[in-house]
Amino acid sequence: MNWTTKKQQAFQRDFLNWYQQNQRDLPWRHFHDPYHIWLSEIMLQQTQVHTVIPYYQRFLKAFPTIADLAATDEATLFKAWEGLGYYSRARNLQRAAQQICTDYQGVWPQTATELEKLAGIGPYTAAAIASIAFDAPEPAVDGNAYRVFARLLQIKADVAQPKTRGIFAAAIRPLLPTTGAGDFNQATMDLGATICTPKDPACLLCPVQQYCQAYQTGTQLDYPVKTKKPKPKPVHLAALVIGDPQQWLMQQRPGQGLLANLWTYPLVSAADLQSDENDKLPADWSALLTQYVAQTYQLDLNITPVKGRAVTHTFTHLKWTIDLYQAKLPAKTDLAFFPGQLVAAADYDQLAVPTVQKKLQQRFLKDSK
DNA sequence: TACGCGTGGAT
DNA sequence: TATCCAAGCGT
Repeated sequence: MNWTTKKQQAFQRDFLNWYQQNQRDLPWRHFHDPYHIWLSEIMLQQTQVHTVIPYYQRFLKAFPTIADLAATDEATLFKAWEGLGYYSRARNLQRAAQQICTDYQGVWPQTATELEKLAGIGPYTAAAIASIAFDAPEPAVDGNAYRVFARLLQIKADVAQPKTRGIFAAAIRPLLPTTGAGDFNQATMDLGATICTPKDPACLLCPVQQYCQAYQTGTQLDYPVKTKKPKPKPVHLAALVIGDPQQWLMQQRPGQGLLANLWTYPLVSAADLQSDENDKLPADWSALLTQYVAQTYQLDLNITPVKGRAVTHTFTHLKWTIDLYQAKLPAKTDLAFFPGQLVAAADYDQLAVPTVQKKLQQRFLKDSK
């Protein structure tokens, strides 16, 4: 940082004045206690404000206090998080609630270092809570901070690399006010979300334009420097809709990994159907699936394709293409070898299901008519 | 360190 | 349609 003290103070003043006049009215800004701040920060990880707001409202209604959250059962917890994604956040949220209630006797630690010991709280979230709820002078370095300060100071470090966080934290720290770092951090987020946007920044409206090195050189769009990630890997699956309109088979996914503990129709991958991945599967998997459920689940079913196009669903790292298949489930079928449950239509809404399951169900309802 | 981990909006 | 990206964390 080669700015003079005078320039730093002027920047701080202009930046914070802009925030006072232009800050967004967001639900969690009506509170200053750590529970509300923490909940919002966890939900906002890699998730847009617009998406979070209804979840935040519903979640607080279901769990008004951290003690309520610590004491709830996992099914209730996941139902409240259903559709928000990155489901380990929900599990870590409850784990941290239990840590606060038991290890800390309900009293929040106030330093970033201590906060980072809680489940699901990393360097960004620790700094955000410490500064917003406890007025600690910590820089909250998130995607907005990367973009805003990379442009402002022409920092060329690759923000995709973990070690870059420290470079930005060190650059921002001298700019923080002694008190009110929480406002400074939130000003950074608001500026990044509304003015200093990735694709088409509104530099002419920027309150700190005169300090921005990228603006002065017309290089806004060159920042932040970020190496791009690989494309999602394609995976081909079959979804088995087994049952009738009143009830059907559902499976809970394993406790670790993708969509952990959420419920879906039984999903069978190409890899499940054959040991040699070099063999090419037929377009119609019906015969293979019938054989598979006979061997694996001890179920004697007549599996047929559901007419209509496949469902596609893209995750950060995977692209699923899912063909739908269906079969009637004969009365009094022995389900001892099926690792799941026969779920009545009336109970279906009790299960926490991922968005891809909602797509599958919709497609089945439409195409099976 | 690199990768696994969801979803929906914007372009 | 394809791609990027949004208040990241855990391992």
